[in-house]
Amino acid sequence: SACLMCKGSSFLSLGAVTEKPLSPLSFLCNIRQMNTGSGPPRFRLMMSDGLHSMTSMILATQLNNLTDDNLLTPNCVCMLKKTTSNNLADGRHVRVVIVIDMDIIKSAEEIGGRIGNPTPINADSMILLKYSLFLCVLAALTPPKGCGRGFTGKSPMKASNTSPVSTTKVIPVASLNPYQSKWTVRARVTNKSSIRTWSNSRGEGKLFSFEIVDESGEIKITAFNKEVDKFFSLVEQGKVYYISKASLKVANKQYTTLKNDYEMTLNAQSSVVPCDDSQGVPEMLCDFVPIAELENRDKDAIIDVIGVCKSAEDVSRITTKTSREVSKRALNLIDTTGKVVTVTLWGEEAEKFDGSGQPVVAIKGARLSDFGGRSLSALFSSTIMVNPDIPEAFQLRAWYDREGHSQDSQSLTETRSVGSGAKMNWKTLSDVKNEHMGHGEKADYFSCVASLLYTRKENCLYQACPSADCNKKVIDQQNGLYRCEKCSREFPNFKYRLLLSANLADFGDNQWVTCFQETAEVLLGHSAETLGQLRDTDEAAFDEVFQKANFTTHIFKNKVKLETYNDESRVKVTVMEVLPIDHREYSRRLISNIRKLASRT
DNA sequence: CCCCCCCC
Repeated sequence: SACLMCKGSSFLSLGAVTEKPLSPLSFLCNIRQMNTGSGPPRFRLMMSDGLHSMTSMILATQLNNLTDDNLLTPNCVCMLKKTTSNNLADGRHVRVVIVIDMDIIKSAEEIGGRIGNPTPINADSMILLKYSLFLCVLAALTPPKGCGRGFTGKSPMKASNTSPVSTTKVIPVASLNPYQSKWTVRARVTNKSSIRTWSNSRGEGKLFSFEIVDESGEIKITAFNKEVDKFFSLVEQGKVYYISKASLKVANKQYTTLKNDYEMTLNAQSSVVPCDDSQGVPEMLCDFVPIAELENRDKDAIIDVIGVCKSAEDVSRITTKTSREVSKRALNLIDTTGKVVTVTLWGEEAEKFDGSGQPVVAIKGARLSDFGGRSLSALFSSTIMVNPDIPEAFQLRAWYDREGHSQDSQSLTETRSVGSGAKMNWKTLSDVKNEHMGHGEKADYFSCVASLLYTRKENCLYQACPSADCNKKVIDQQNGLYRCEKCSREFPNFKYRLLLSANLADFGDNQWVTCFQETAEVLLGHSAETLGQLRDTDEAAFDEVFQKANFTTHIFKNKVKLETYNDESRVKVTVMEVLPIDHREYSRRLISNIRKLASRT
C-alpha cells in the first residue's frame, strides 16, 4: 500500500476503507540508547512502514521497560498507540516523535528479517500528518543493542585540545543531521575515489567522494567542481581530519552503501583540516554478515563480508554489454559457518589480487546478487582488504588452519548445477512445447521441476536378460527357460527391469515421459527386483507403491527427441535423472522467474 | 549536482 507516513490521502483512504480507528503499526529498524548523562536512559528508535523510515523517534521513559526482555529489537512489529512530537530539549531545532504508548505485536523472531528498503524521512514530514495513525515496521539495520558494532550507545566524544575549531564542538558522525548547522566531526578518511566527470541533461561537472568514519559511525562525503579543486589533494585515504560546515542531505537508499541515513556535500563554506591526533578513531567500520546468513538477505543488499579465500580464479578479461573490456576474478570465501560464497572482483582489484596462501579477505560494501543462488560482486565503492589487521581476521585464520581447511563446505553459489555436473537447462513443460524442443537433428536436454501426476503400473516391469550388460526383454519359453534374442541364449532365470510411463505436471502443462530402470527406481522408491517380487506376491502392497509415488515432486533431467512411427511424429521425452528438490533453491528460481515475467510486462 | 558497479 502507499506510504502512510508522507501521504495524507493514503492515510485517509485507509481509514475510510476500514471504517474504524486503526492503531499505527511499525517495524522497528533500530534502537539505541542515547547519552543522557544522569537520569533515566532514553531510547531512540528508528521505525519504518516498509517504504519510509523515521529516525527521530524517542521512547517515553515510562516505556523503558519494553527494552528489558530484549523484545524491542530490530524487525519487531509495534503498534504505536499514542505519540506526540516535540523539539529536542538541547536547544537544537530537531523535531522528534515521542512514543508515549505502544505494544510489541510481533517479535523480531517471528518476522525473521528486514522488510523493505525504506527511505528515511524527517519528523517534519510526518508531523504534517499529525500521524494519528500510520503503518510502520521495525527493520534491522544493525544487530540488536548490545551485540552490534558502531551503533550502540557510546560515550560522548571529547573535542581534542589540538582542535583548531573552538566555536563548535566535535560531535559523533552518527549524530549528524540536516537540522543542525554548527558542528565539527573528527574522522578518518576511507575509500577516497578518483575524480570523475559527468554530463547529463541537468548539466555537467566533476566530482570525487570519500567516506569518513569515527567511533560512532560513518558517512559519505561528496565534493563537486570547485570543491574538487579545493579538497581533492588535501583529503588523503587513512588520515584523520576535522570537518565542518558541510551540507547534509538524506542519503538515497538506492545508492547508499554506508550505515547512515544522511550524506554530506562539501560546499564553499566547508572546512577540512588535518588532525594529527588519530587516537581512538577507527580504521574502518564493518558489520560482517556470516556467509550462511547471506541466504536470507535481499538481492542487491550491500553487505560487509569476511572469509578465507579458499580458492580464486585466474584473472580474465570480459566484454560488457556496452562493449567495454574489463578484468574480473572470482574468489571463493569460506567462514566459520562452513558456507562458501563466490565474490567477483573487477578491474584493477581483480588484476592485483593474489590468492596464494589462502588469505583472509574482508570486503566492505559488496553487493549481494542472486546469480547462481547467492553470490557477491565488489563495487567501485567497495573496500577490499587482504589479511586485515582486525580480530575477526585472526579468528578466521586460526579456525581455517586448525579445522576449516578440512571441513566439508557447501557453496551458496551454484557454479554448474545440482547433481551430476551437467548444465541445467531449466524449462517449464510448456516451454518445451512452445520452443519445439527436440525437433532438431539432435536430441535436446532440459530440466524441470514437476510432480508425478500419474504412473502406468501396468506393463511397468518386464522380464529382462539376466546377463550383466544386456537388458533385452526375454521370451518366456513356458518350459522354465527364458530366451534372449540379443544374446541368442536361453536362461533358467531373468531379472526384472523397469520401463515406466509417467505423466509429469508443472503449474502450466503436463507431459508423458519414459523412465527406465534407475529413474523409475528413484521415483517408486524400490528396486525393480523388489517391485517384481511384490507384484507377484502382494498386489495391494504393489499398488500402494504407486499411490505413494503419486504427486511427489522432483527435479527431472530429460532428453527430448522427435520420433516417427508409421508416418506419425511425436516428441518422446526420456527422464535421464531424478533429483530431489532443494526447496530453497527452488523458491529462489521461482521468484527469479516471477521477476523476469514481471519485468516483461 | 553523482549513483558507473560490468561476466557467467
